[in-house]
Amino acid sequence: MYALCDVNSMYASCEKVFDPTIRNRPVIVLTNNDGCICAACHIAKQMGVGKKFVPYFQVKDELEKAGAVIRSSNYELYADMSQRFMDTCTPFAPHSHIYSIDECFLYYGVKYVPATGWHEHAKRIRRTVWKHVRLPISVGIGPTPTLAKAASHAAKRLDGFRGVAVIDSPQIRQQILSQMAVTDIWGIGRKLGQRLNELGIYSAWDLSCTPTGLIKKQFNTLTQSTVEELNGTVKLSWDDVRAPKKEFFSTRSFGQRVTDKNQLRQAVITHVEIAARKLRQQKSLAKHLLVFASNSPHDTDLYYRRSLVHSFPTYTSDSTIIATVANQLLNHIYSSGINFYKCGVGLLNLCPKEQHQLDLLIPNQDKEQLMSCIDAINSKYSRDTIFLAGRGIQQTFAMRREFLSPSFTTRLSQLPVIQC
DNA sequence: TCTGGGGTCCTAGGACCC
DNA sequence: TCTGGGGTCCTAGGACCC
Repeated sequence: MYALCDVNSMYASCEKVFDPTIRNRPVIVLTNNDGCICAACHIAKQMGVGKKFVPYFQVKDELEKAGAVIRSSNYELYADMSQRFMDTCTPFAPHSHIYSIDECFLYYGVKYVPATGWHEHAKRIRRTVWKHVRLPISVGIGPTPTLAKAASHAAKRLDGFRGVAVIDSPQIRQQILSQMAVTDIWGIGRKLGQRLNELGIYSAWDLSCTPTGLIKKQFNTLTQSTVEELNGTVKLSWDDVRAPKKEFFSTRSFGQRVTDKNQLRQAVITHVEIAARKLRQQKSLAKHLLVFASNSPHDTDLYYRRSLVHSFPTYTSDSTIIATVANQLLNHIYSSGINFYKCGVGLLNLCPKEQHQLDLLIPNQDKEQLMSCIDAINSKYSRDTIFLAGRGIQQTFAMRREFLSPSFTTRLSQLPVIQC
C-alpha cells in the first residue's frame, strides 16, 4: 500500500502556526515578488477568495473587502516546517519519499497491514503531525500511488472523510472516483481533461472504466498507465516514484527590472549555486548548462529572450566550473537597453556520479573536496555562509516581499515572543 | 505608481549529417 | 537538379505539477 501525506494549504497553515491573531481569518500567501496568489487557507476558500495563481494586483480590492490577511512567501519558515512535517511522517512506514515541500509518499510494501488497520493508522499519522508540528494534513491510502493521490484528494475535499481516506475496497474506490473530475487525477491536466471530455469522459470513474486500448490509441502510454493505476494495477513502482531528476533549474523574476550587466551576472551566479547544490545533493553530474534571461512580455511588445546551452567537455557538478561558463554565456545573452525581468540556469543531461565514465585524455577538474566541504558548512550553518564571490556581497535585486512574516523558527532574533 | 511564480519532463520540428 | 531514408542534436514551446 501507498500513503500520501499532504499538508492542507501548506503556506497559509504555516503562517497561522506562530500567529494566533490570524487563525480565524482568511489568509492568503503570495508567490515570489508578491506576484500571484499561491495559497489560501480554508477560511479564504470558503469565502470564495484566493484563487490560485491569479495576479495579486487584480484581486487586491476584493481581498481587502473580504478582510483577508496577506502574506509574502516566507520560504525560510516553510522549508523548516516542511522538514518537521517530514520528520514526523516518515517513521510511520518502512519507506518514504519527499515528493514536494508539502507532500510525502509512504510505502509499506505489498503484504503489510498495520495492527490497527489502515484507517486508524492514517488517523494516527494525522494526529501526530498536528500534535508535533501544528499543521493540518490529509492522509490518503491506496494500492497504487495514483489511488493514494486520489484518496488524499478525497480526504481533503470530499464530504465525510475528515482528512483521512483509505481506498481498500472496490466500493470505496468507485465512491471516491465518481466524485472526482478527470482533471483531479494526478497527471491529467487541463488539456488532457478537455480531450477526455470530448470523448464523454468526465469523472475519474468514467476514465477508470475506459478500455486501456482506446486510451493508448488516442493518447499515450503514460495516460494508459494512469488508467491502470486507477484500477489498482501498480504502474508507478516505488522506484519510479523516487526516480532521480533528469534536470535541475533555478530561475527567478526580479523585484525590480534589471538593466545592469553586473547585477544580472550576480543573479545568474546565484542560480548556478542553487542548481549545482541540488545536483550534488542527488549525487549527479551534468553535461549541459543552460543560461537564459528575458524581459517581461507584459512590459513591451518586443519580447526579448536569449538562452544558450554549453556542453562541458566532461560531466561536472563543480560550482566554480559551472559559474565560469555561465559568466561567459552571459556576455552573449546580455544586451544593454533591455529591462530584464527574469533569468535562470538549468543543468541538463545528468548522469549518476558513480556511473560517470572518466575521459582518458581530459583530466577530471572537479574540486570535489572543496564542493563537499562548502555543502557541509552551508548545510550546518546557513546556505549563505560560503558562496562564490561572483554572486556579490550586496545584492541589489532582492525580491519584493512586502508582507513578510518573521522567520520564527530559523532566526534567533525573530523567535516568537509570548507576552504574559 | 507599479504589480503577472517556479520546476520538471516531453515532443515536434528544424538543421545537419551520412 | 531533384529526390529518397534514417539518424542525431538542438531549440522552443507545451503540458503538467505544486
